[in-house]
Amino acid sequence: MPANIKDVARLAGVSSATVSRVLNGSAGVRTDTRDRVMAVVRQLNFAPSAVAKGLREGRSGIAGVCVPDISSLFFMDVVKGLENTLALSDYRLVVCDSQNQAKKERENCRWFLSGGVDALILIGPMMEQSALAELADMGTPIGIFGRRMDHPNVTSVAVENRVTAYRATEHLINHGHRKIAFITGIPGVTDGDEREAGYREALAQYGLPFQPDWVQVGNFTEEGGIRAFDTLLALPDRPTAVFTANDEMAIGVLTEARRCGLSVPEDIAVVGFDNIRLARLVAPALTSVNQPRMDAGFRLAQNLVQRMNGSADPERIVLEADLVIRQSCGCKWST
Amino acid sequence: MPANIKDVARLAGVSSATVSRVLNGSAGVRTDTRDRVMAVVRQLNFAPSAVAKGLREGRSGIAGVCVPDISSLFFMDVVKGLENTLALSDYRLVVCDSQNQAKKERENCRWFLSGGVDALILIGPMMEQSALAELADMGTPIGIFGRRMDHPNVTSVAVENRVTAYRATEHLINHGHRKIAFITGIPGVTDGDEREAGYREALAQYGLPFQPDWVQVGNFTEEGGIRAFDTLLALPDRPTAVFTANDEMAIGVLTEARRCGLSVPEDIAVVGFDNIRLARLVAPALTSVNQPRMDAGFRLAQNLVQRMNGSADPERIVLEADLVIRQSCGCKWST
DNA sequence: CGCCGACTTGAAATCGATTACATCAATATC
DNA sequence: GATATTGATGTAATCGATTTCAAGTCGGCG
Repeated sequence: MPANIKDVARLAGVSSATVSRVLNGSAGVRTDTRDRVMAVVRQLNFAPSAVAKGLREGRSGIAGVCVPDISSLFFMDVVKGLENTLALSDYRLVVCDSQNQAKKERENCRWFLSGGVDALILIGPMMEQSALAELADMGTPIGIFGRRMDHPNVTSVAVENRVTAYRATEHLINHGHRKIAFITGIPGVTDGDEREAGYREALAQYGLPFQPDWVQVGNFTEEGGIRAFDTLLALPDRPTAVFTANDEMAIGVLTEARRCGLSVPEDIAVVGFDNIRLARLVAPALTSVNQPRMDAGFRLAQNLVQRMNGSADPERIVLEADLVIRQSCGCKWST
Repeated sequence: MPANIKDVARLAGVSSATVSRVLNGSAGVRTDTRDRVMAVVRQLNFAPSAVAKGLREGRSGIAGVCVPDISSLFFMDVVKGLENTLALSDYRLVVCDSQNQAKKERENCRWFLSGGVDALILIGPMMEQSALAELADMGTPIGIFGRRMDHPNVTSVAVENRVTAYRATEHLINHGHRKIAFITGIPGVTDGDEREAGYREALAQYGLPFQPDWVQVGNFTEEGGIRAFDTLLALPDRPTAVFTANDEMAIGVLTEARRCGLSVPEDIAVVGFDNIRLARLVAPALTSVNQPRMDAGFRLAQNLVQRMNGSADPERIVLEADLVIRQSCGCKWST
């Protein structure tokens, strides 16, 4: 339906080659011809088809991003970091939502690759490692946030989950807690698994017995946190503190605790992971592990831009994370 | 870099036409040929170029969405609604972030259109009406959330801003407030303007004088809300209640009030607009106007799908919104 | 007057996939 | 045994833009 280059050529009485030259500012077009063509371009409100252009030039100027959930504040911060950096090199960022389904994620990624994106970025990928490797084999530069991957075509950025989770658990132990529960994400997603490992390690280090009942599966969502917390509450031997694999679930714990008449941190202490924007806004404000996600996006984008230039190789970047202390853990000196 | 159909054809010892037939499941290919081709397809991990396909078929199967801010919870709910509905008709949704810049929004939209999307959806558009009309003239079906527009190619969905804002203001008046401030969004964005109109109308109706100082410009962000509220606090005659054009700004008011040692709703009552997820999570929980945004996304997507089939015309949809009463307005019977 | 070079412009190939049409072989039919 | 029919496959045009190469026009200069 929209006008194409031939329409413009016909109306301006020139060939499509000339129109193309005018549009791309190539030299060697007479001024009056240029003016005549531009007049028609404006009249038709013509814009050259990015599809045809991409096909011809073999370069789209697009970086595709797959996110598991487009309404996740946490992931969107990473996207913002990517966006700002990629925009500097004139790449456009387009985002697809995988709705927390590994299948959709695979489809979106394949579609991006077949659509000729110049780079593909996966945020918190859910698909299996082998499926990921298959995508990486296709040759387009790939970036991953939130999972470490050893592949000659993948730049990955992840935080030091294990060590940081260890410290967060340690923090609760130092508050005198002996019965500390952990709410996991989706088993198999490395991020959550590593955090659980850090939690277990801290318990072991401090000689606290590991209680299988105190590890409940959430699914990184508020609802998952609520369900997992309900299970914990029903236990004969209730924990006095909960550490969750992400903030969404911690917020679930907070709201469910309020609903059950438990006060945080007096009856139950809560520590989250991610430090999303909500963490400082909820009541009580949530103590959480801060992931430098804007920075992560920046580092990832930077490396990808260089890879597209051919001026850098894939990297494996590991970032430090730190505990932001607020009210939910029971610290007196909280902000 | 990725394999193309000719590579497959060569390796399988057939023509590209046969490969295409195999890939699209067309009849009239011998079983052994089909198997041979499929073996090569799997071996090369081949996926047909969506670019070339789109160019040839004149249909991309994509709906493009432009959002002003990809980390806005409110807008993303609308996107979710769109996504679910469009997925049923096998359209893929791709999202571009305009980073609250009208210029980027225009660029993204033009790029989407030149990229051959089958439909373009603008969420809370910031660009001028004339620029919007220019896009609409290009022929691709357009959907808009959050602004009413009369154009033969635009389906728009918006809530009844004026009436609802009137009711929200009325609610504060019924609580005994006489000095009610309003924090606007970005002047020129119809949504915010209409809400302001409703606010003024309520004041007039109840015989309360309109105080220009009590209307402060925010920009739909938390920071904007904070700045506007600071200005209000510095006034010789301080308001006792604040109504904001969206929740983000209301949350700014809430945090700033806490920082200044003012308690909500005792010292200052607050009512927001949008009922984002944060509204029920902040302390005190925010009374806010609920926009049925999933439903909005659903209605918008539904009409667009029909328009793409050619089985419907553009519509102007107006939805009802209702006030969700929580704690920040000072109601005793709050949830 | 004729030739050369500079400057404009157009014709045609190209990118990767789809598809109408042509071709060819093998079988069926009289 | 010659021809019609069916089935399987290849050839080439097409989508819209870019770009190389060729061709055309014009002026200048001998």
